[in-house]
Amino acid sequence: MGIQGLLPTLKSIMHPRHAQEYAGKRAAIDTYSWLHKAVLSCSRDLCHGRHNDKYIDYCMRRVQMLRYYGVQPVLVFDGGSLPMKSDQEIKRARSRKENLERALEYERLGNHSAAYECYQRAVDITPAIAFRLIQVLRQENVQYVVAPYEADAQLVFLALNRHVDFVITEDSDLIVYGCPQIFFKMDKHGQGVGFQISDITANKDIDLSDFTKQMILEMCIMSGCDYLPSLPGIGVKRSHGLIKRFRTYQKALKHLEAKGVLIDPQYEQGFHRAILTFRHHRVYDPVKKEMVHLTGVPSELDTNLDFLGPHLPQTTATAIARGEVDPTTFESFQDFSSSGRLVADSNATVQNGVSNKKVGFSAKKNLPAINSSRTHQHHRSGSRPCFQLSDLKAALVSFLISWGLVCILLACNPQVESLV
DNA sequence: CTTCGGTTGATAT
DNA sequence: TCAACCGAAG
Ligand SMILES: [Mn+2]
Repeated sequence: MGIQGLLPTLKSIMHPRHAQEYAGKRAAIDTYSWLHKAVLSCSRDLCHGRHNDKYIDYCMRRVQMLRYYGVQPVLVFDGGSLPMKSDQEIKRARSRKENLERALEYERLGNHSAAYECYQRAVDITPAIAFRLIQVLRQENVQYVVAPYEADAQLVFLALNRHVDFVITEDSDLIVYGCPQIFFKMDKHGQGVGFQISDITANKDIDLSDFTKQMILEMCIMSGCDYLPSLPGIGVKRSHGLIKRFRTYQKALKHLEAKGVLIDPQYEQGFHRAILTFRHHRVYDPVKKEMVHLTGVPSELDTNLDFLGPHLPQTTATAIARGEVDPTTFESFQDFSSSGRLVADSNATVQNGVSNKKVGFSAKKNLPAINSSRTHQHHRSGSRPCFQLSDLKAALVSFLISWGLVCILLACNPQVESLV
């Protein structure tokens, strides 16, 4: 869900950026934001429990693109789900089931395009699907880490602790978690939109110049987030106005009550829990090799933190982070790879600096549809296939040919003129 | 003006 | 899955 309406109000400080501009930097990737798009090309197979490499190729093309531009990617995966989001998860599971039934029905009727649209809304990205990608990441020496819970918090932990320089995502929640630098909506060419928290004082639409991190957090929660629905009629604009005027959510709520707004007695506690869930989410520390909080819990805080999900012992947390066990069941993944390099490469998680084999940013010619991800070519470190130029040439040639044809047709047959 | 709910697109051919 | 977009309603 993210924070509805947050990104449009921050438009003035969102700047077009290219992956090139992040050369020499390390990026943490919100991998599920890739996977949700990647599975669109093979939804039918995945819905029927069949494996299909297309979603892996999608992700690996992006990894190679980033490496080509000198960006070192660290892929971060979602782990277990939080009790606070279980309502939403149940709704989504039901919606997926409905879409699967509709897909099967359309297919019976022979309407394949309608069926495919339903399949796309029916795919569930399971830990097994993620694990297939992880196996390829190991083979290609790409760093990765599986978060104990939400990837969002893990991404921000890596950024705050300088394991990475910025985060690549589609999700406005990263701002709420306090991520200092974000690259939104990066496409396959490396084009996207950059965000820096340090620019926040210059924002136009809503004035955030005197807002602390805490005030931004409270503004976002008040406008409605994954962990707490908003009071009816309160969105980003009104929550901004309230926090700007009263500085804290407690005072803002008192004001609303004084004005006669009815507020569920549970709402304030829910608000406090939402704050703690953002600030102290459980994450994996790749240096300490154990589960920690996103930011330290103050010693004076006496709230029970069970709603963050259980704290896991070090060995479990590490096995999850390395993608050795399913983060939802704690059961071992089976090794599907033919080369059986799982154990040998299992240290290729983010905590270990690994020797980076250079994988050229090879364009389509190296990734035909029939090509399995496991056959990705390794290039000599100096070899950098020129993706942009060859693509540009091809586009230019086809452009000239088509317009050449149009001109010839126009010259020979004046009737065509009316069609153009 | 602001919020809310529903729809669509993303991939790739 | 997310966000963008659009139109309805307060
Ligand atoms: Mn999120």
